[in-house]
Amino acid sequence: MNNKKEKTREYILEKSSQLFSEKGFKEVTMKDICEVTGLSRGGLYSHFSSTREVFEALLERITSEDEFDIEEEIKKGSSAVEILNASLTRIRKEIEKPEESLSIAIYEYAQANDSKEIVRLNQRAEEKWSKLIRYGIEQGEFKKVNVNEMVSVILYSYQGVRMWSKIMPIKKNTAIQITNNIKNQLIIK
Amino acid sequence: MNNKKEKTREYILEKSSQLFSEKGFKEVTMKDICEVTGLSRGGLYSHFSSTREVFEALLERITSEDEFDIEEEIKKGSSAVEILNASLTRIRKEIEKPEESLSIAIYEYAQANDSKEIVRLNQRAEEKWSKLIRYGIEQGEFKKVNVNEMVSVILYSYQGVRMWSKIMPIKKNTAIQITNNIKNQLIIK
Amino acid sequence: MNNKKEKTREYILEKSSQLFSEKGFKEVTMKDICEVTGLSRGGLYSHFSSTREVFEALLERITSEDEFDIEEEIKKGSSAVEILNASLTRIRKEIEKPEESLSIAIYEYAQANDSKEIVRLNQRAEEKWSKLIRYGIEQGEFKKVNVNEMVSVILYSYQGVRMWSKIMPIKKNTAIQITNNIKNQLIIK
Amino acid sequence: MNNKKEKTREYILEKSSQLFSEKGFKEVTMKDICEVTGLSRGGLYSHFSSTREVFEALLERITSEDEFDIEEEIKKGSSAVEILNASLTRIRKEIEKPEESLSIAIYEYAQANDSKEIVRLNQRAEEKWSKLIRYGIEQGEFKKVNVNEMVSVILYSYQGVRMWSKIMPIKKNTAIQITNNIKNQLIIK
DNA sequence: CATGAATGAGAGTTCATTCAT
DNA sequence: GATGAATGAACTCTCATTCAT
Repeated sequence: MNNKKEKTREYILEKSSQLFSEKGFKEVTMKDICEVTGLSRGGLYSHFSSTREVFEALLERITSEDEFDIEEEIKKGSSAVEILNASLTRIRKEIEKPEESLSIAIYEYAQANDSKEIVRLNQRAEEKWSKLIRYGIEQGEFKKVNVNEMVSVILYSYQGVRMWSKIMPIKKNTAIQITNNIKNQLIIK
Repeated sequence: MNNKKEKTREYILEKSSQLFSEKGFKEVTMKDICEVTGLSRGGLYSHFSSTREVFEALLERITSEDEFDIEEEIKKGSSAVEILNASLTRIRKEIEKPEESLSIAIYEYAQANDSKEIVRLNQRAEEKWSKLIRYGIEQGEFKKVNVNEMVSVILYSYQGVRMWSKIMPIKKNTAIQITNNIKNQLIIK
Repeated sequence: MNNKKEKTREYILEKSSQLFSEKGFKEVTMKDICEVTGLSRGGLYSHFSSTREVFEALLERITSEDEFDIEEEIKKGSSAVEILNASLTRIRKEIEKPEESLSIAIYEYAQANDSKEIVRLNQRAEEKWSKLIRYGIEQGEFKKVNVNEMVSVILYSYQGVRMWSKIMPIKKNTAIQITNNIKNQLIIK
Repeated sequence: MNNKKEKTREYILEKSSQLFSEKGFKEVTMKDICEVTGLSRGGLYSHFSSTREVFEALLERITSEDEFDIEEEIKKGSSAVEILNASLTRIRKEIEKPEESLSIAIYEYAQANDSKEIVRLNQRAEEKWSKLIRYGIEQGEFKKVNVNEMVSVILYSYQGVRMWSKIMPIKKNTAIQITNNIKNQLIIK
């Protein structure tokens, strides 16, 4: 019945994801997780032995589910503009429901654990965006911008919005404004 | 005697600022502050009765010290480009020494306390930047950009870098790239 | 099938004997026994329902395996000196490999459970030694010592060495010295 | 008011000594010590942070209080027989009130912590007894026994009785018998 | 007033023991 | 029967907070 154990595990991740999303990483306790899952102390501990472990499992799930695959899209022959639009829309949507986002928790986790995982995630994102921009330039769809510069602006301006939107009522159109700015800097005409 | 009390207070803020900078807001305890200040439990409590209070005093000090005053500069007749350069340089310098920055702590504090102070700080920054950009446009120094859009990009891309640079070794020139991007979007020629 | 149950039982005793020998009685948990035997919780519990039960089964096995039977030897007509030598050698050998000895565990068990079994074991040993010494005196092989006194010295000096040798690197010849002392006190010439 | 802290410390040692004497080392918990002392969790922890620490402080106290000093007596010019009698009487008395003895606890502690302290204690005892016996031989009061052999018998037979008397109702005269045996082996006439 | 000993709430962790499968 | 997931009691340990000195 390995299945049962696996199911409980998934259930714990599900429920604690909500917790981490609300309270960040540092303020979640094993007791909290017991409460939201309805598990007993010992029950929870037989699956994970610290909030850190739970969170790492969660991180793994997130990064493996991965997301929109820019490289895949390039292979499929989608145009750079299409891919750009799709990518920016995905980010914007995510920002628009901050209650589901783990960004604070990821941030706190990273600070408390100097995690390499986070660095890796960031590098991967950088690479993807670089590829897309180069692809757009090659295709004649994008202006001949400084690629690294553009990637930095994209990544960090979204990070900034994403993070602050969780703790401040950010005007709805802020994300749209940033999206527009990026598009204007990139797309020809 | 009031003087002595005031001095101790300042001393506590000084020392705990380092702590908050290292560990963020949530992980600092009153005990920690006792230890770094060398004060007794009772001694510390006679000045502040929670880490929150200490942190709020710190916030107040920071926001009152305030910084470079854009409005002041406009009145002085400085050119928009000069003010822009000075402002961007100040931000970049701050990002370059993340060990002194309270950004994580401010962030954690804000999340845990849904503070209005943070919202206010943000609004003030928005207003300042709006003013500067409008001033530049009026003076014919800046391109006729969409002001709100530009302000969003500026504020959040820097926030993004500022925060992640505390937990990740961010390439030194990332901040420069963002600075350049902003200048290119704004300054004519 | 009863056979299988019996075999598992033996296997559990075997494995947990090692554990008790290393860690004493009080520090061994049912979980430990599960681990060394590879049995599941429920599996183990269907044989024994506490470490105490396991240990008592172990004790029983030890005392029934019994050892060198002094009375038997007397009947066989062995000389008192021969029996003495054999008995002392057996004890000394046991002391020389403390890693196999359950003496600590027995001691801890006895203290925690005020067991009558231990008292009985001790009485039997006393009786055996009394018989042997009286036999030796009757045979004219042993000096006319005070029997009870001699038995006490024999039993407790060995107990002392046995126990401390488990926790201290006792000089190898300590056991030999005690053996010699006893022989000198007993054997004529 | 360092005095107050010191007093509480002493009080804790006092009370926990009783506990260790009853239950040995392994079964005493910090909670138990809280209960017998009437201290709160935090209160106790500000003095000692584990049962091990408490026990070590206790050990230190015991070994420094030290005991009857054989060397001192030799210097004073007491006869070897007098010193022997006094020493054996002290041990016998101690054995007669097992409820006050820490021997089980020391033993369990030593087994769980491979303590060097215990080894040292034992060495010191060995040295003292060796000195006394040599002194007695020099003075012509003691028979020319094998010193090391005699020391082993003395130390370990008493250890054996001391330990088992805590867990078994040992006949009152066992200790006397051993004492007599030792005297007979040593004292001339 | 300052000090630091003491309190007590609450988080972490481990196991004996049970019980649905 | 055997299995191992889950329960819950009992410990360990850490701090915010109080209060006698």
